[in-house]
Amino acid sequence: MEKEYNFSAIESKWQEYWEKNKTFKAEDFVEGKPKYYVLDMFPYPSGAGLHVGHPEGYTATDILCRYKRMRGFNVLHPMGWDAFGLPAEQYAVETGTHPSVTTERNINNFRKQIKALGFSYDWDREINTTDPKYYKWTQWIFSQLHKKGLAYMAEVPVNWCPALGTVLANEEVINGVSERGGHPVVRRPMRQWMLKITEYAERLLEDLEELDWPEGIKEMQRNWIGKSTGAEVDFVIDGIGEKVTVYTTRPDTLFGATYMVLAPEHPLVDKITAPAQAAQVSAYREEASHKSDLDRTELNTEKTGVFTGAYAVNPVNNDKIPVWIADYVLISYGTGAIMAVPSHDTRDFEFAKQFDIPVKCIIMPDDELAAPEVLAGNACWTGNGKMINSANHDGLDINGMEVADSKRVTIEWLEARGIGKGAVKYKLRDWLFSRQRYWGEPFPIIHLEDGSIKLVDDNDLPLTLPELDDFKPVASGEPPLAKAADWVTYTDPETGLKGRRETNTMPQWAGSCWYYLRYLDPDNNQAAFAQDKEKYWMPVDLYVGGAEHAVLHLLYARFWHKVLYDLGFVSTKEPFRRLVNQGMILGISYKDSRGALVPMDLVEHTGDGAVHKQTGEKLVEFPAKMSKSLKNVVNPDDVIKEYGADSMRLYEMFMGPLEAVKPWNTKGVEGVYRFLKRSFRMLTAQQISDAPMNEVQLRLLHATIKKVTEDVESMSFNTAISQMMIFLNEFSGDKPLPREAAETYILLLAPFAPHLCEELWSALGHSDTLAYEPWPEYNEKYLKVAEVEIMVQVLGKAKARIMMPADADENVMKELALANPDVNAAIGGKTVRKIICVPGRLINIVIS
RNA sequence: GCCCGGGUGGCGGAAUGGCAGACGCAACAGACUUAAAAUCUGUUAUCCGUUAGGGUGUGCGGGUUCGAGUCCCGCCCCGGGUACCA
Repeated sequence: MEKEYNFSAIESKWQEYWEKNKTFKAEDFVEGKPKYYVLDMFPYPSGAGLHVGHPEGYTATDILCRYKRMRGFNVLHPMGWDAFGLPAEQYAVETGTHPSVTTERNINNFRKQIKALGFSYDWDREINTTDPKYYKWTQWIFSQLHKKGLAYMAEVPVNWCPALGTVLANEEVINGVSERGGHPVVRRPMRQWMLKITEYAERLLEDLEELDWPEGIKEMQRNWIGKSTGAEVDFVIDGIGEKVTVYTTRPDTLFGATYMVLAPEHPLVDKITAPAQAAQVSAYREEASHKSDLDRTELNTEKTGVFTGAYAVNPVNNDKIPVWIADYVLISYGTGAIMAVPSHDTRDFEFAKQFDIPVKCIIMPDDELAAPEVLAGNACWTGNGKMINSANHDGLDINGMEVADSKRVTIEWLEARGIGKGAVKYKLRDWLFSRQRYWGEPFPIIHLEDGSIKLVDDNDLPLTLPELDDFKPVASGEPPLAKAADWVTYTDPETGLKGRRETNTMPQWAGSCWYYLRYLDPDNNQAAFAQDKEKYWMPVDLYVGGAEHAVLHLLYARFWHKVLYDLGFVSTKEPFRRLVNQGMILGISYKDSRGALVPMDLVEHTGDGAVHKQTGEKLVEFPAKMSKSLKNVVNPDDVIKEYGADSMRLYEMFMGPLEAVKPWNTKGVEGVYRFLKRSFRMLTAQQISDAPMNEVQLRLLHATIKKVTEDVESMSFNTAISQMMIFLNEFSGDKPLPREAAETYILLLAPFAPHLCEELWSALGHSDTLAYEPWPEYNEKYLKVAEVEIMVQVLGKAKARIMMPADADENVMKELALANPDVNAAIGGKTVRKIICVPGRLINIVIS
């Protein structure tokens, strides 16, 4: 008699229904409905398949999309594939399988896995960055950048990774090894494509203000852009007359400069080096040029450098200070030259101590304890204080000023005398945009024999990738595309000039920089996207993805978007209005008493905890990143098979706040599975009644609508689910279930567990999908109660709980409280000093 | 070092400055069952106490407040980012 919760049958039935009826197709330009564009970070379709981290963000956005549809929004929720990338290429190098074959296979697998979770995507808008119909427009955008002068070639010291046979962006190198694979990276000059992201530094920084993004992510972008304000000051080299410009953020400490440092690569080094020092200097420069980033990171404890024999004249006091070269000064930042103020800069202080250079204190520290040491030159002070040993006599009276003020005053003073000027610098560098790989977008670029560069005509795009059998880079470091001789050679039809096609390809970021725009118009063959569609849908209302994209992808995409804005192709300054980062899902892992990690297959669970299968040693459980080596990777397919997609979705939302890092626990899936099973039983086996609800039932129903609605809006899915559990616990049982409660409950649960709810909805006699049913509204009047329990505290300690009318005012509450025997006992005849009264909540009686 | 997060039962986690531990997991006890699974009911921060009841408790130390997990000051620990950026 009683039906089983057969989730597999229910889920495939409704997934087919949605697909067949195109239930979630997003229509452009719907009149009278607000639009809502929700973007998921599209995945790289790896061979390993979907990870439990993917459905976390996807479920969160899916709940919001389903909710917004019920709220009458025209929702756009698309999915696609970021499919260029290294793993497919490496697999190709090893096996000879063409990356397009691997990619297609992986995409099919990913699509199947994602569809099994029942997300309400508009699959008609699916995109794939490796599809020539897509990358045609990636190439077109590059052409636009090139025409605007934002793409250029430069011989730059790049991060060359011999193991990967390619250069990497600064962002892709972590502590001297590659982000992917962890291979060593060395510096090497190469001719490369660069994009002028630095031209947009200020706007990328400023426009962060208007974005509804997590403050931490904004801060990371600010730090990455790294704006600093200070001054450029000219020093003249004594006896040679050459001028060296230094950049400093502390022009107010100019009087404390006791030496100057040039980067080893600084162009003036040869000119100013004294003959006696030449050998030493040239040896040091040679040594520095061989240092990779890795070496420099490892050696950052000790400072090195050599004296050039030259002296510079400090323009503010005519002091002659020695000029050194040292690799702690970088040629790529500021002017490649600094004035060193050891008394008020910690790095300069270290260097001065190491080489016995004088330290001159010019700021008397505010901190009296620190002052004597700093005055004696034994310590460094970077805080506020009074200027001393400075140019008070020169009209510069900045005694007692805070650092910020004295900086401003000094800059004005320098400018008035023509010695220096205010300057702004950024850490952000131009974006190294080329890779020596096969599996990426070819540049629409031809190098002609006369040395000029020709863009492939827009009408000839896409410039498709040539077929290759061997995907290895050429030994010389030339990219694999150089092997496609026919493809590479070119003769200009107009001039007859011969040329070679660019053999570098674009980095993986290229395709992901603008994919949110292609979803708006995925089949357009005439343009990347129609402008009226862009105007209708943009900006993205909500973008959900992992925090690992905090700087790279999100900064690059914002940059391209701003370029497209300047060119008039998009109508918003920023692409992503609201951003939410999902927290990583960790696996369970075990370690033994020595702290060694134990893979899951060697762990045995016994009555009193986990033990090592072989040694029998007790193991400690702890959360750690899921990894192949720990064998603690959870496969979504297995979870779906055992508990169903609705349970998988619900569990990932119930684990905790979306942003939090949280460990996976399969037992927890069982908990939500039980909840869904009970929901199914309540709505199928329990008698549905048309009798009106009583006061208590109405209150719980409306409180649940209120809580779930508010929690979905704020993406607090875990507490929304807990409220629905409370509802279920109250309503399930033998008593008949009021129809209104049943239907409302189904609609509230539908965004979370859509398959089950569609099934229950149709079982209650509805013939249509519930996807567009109006979202339940709550009524405040049902939330009111006649009497509430008021806690009465005496000196902050709870002494009694008294039922009082909900609308009782302070006087009534006080009277009722003071009439209570327990309260009186607690007061014990002492004097009542004060009574704090919080209507509807508590009373606190202060006695003495 | 610097910049962000975070620290609450056995575990995941709840708490507009107002009864800390909602909801779930696990555990324990009971019902049903020949038995198990499934299901249902109950207990479950901790200490003292047979009970009634009382004490303690949100990383540590101070402070503000009638009242602090929540606000302020000073630390400790964990996670993430970043690093000679003048």
